[in-house]
Amino acid sequence: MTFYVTTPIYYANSRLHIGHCYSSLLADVAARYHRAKGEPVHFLTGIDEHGDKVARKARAEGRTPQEWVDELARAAREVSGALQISNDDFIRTTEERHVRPVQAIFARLFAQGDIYLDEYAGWYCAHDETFWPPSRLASTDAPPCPECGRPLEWTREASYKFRLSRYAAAVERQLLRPGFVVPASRQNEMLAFVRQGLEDIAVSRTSVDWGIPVPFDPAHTIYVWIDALSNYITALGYGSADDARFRTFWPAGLHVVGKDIARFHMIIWPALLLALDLPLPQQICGHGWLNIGGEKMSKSRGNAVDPLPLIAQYGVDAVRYYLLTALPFGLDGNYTEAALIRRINVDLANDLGNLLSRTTQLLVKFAGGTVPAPAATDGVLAAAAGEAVAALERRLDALQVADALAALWGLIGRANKYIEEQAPWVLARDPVQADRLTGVLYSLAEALRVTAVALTPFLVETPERIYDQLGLAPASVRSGPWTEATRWGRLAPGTPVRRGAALFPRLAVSAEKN
RNA sequence: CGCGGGGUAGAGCAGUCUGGUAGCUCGUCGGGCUCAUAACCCGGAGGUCGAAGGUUCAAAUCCUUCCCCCGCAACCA
Repeated sequence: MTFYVTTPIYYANSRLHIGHCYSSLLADVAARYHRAKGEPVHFLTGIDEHGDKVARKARAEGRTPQEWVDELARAAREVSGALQISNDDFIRTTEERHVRPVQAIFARLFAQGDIYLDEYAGWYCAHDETFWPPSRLASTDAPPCPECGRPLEWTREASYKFRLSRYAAAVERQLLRPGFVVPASRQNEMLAFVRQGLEDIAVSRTSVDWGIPVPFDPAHTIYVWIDALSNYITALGYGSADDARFRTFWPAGLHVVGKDIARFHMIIWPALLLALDLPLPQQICGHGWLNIGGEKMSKSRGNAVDPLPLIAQYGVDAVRYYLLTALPFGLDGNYTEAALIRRINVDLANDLGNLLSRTTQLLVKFAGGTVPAPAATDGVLAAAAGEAVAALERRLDALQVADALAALWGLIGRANKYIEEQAPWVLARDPVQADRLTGVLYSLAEALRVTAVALTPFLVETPERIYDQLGLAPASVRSGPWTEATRWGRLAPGTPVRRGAALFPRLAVSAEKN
């Protein structure tokens, strides 16, 4: 059983903001989780470099399109690196390995009659070089451009079209498959859309140069649908001499996309795959947006939040944790720096960091600085850990990352309470309670070890730091797949504790950031 | 009557399918503890569950009507 997971290929007309990062993180958590379970995983991300907007943006920046996308690719990789996204590959749509198969796909669809030459007509702004859909226009009679206000012209352009209409029924059947589209609300949205009927879509442009030429008609450039969506298979070598990876990993286990591009992935992409006679992805997740002040985050609004300074200031795991918990499953969330700081202080510092701090100190004071052999345990934390891991798995299987983390924090909360209930400092005064004391201390250390293992899909530095303070070589706690590593009782007695710096120091809350 | 999502304590959410004392996190107030990162544990206050009507012994939950917010409405990744 292999697992292929993808992020969207981000559009190369601006740098990535934390909304893009959410998509990448969701995919990254899925990738790390499946790897931990011992499955062969392939994780793809990348950028979409073609299109008129990219070309115009490059011109505005005084660059050639290629120079511009080279820079954007570098920037995107920098963000992925800073977030420690564990992708195995990074595709750029200008790469030869993508261009050739896309042309082959286009030619094949044309040859089998799924693509035909027609024309595209609509209201066109010569200044912005953009067709505007009716929904964006104030009127249907000589409307002004929504962007620049200049009068629009009704324009016709020769265009190849894909027979999307032919696949409406087949796509609807796929959409009905439980789990194909999550969350369920998104599935309903897509079904409603398909049921009003599908029109054929334009898949080429003559007015755009920066893109892949139609192989048998170079006056046309292949438009975004076939170019961008195909990246998920071209990156695996589909249509090339070496398609071993494609045969191993397709169909994808999961495509992660934002709700803005959900329809393209949940309707057009399945139709294209059906036309190519290829199996469909197992699951497509259309998550919500990370808004800012209730508004969509975007470069053009000037409210986009750059992840790099945040990571530099707060650390990669704090940013990862915050973003992963910022969106309720399927809904939008709201970004504020105050909320980020609150999550760091409350969840990471007070709950988790402080639990480690007090546990290691208890071990130092009352167990000579080593994990004791558990003479007797009451099983309280063992049971809590088992439940927490089970709940976490259930929710992670459903991609509910925020809920999965909440389940794990249930264990952390239980452990903090357990210290209070057991009061080891009281037990330590009474020699008769010595066995009970060792049981309590062992339980706490082991609960933290299980927590660290369970955090590995989500956080990248924290698990190691917890192992380190518990005196564990990583191999000794991870010497097996997920199910082994999360099992209670693997912590070997006698390991020396190394009390270290606070995992997450509390941050001063500055008034202006409220 | 275009389609969909949402309106539950100061904030963010669960509960609605399968009616039965309104719950969680944060914040706030008070208490406890001293192992700990002024952290942790316990308790309190705070909600006529958007509005009105209906069904029922009983409605956040079912039915009807209405109001408000947010998306989508196809070539915006």
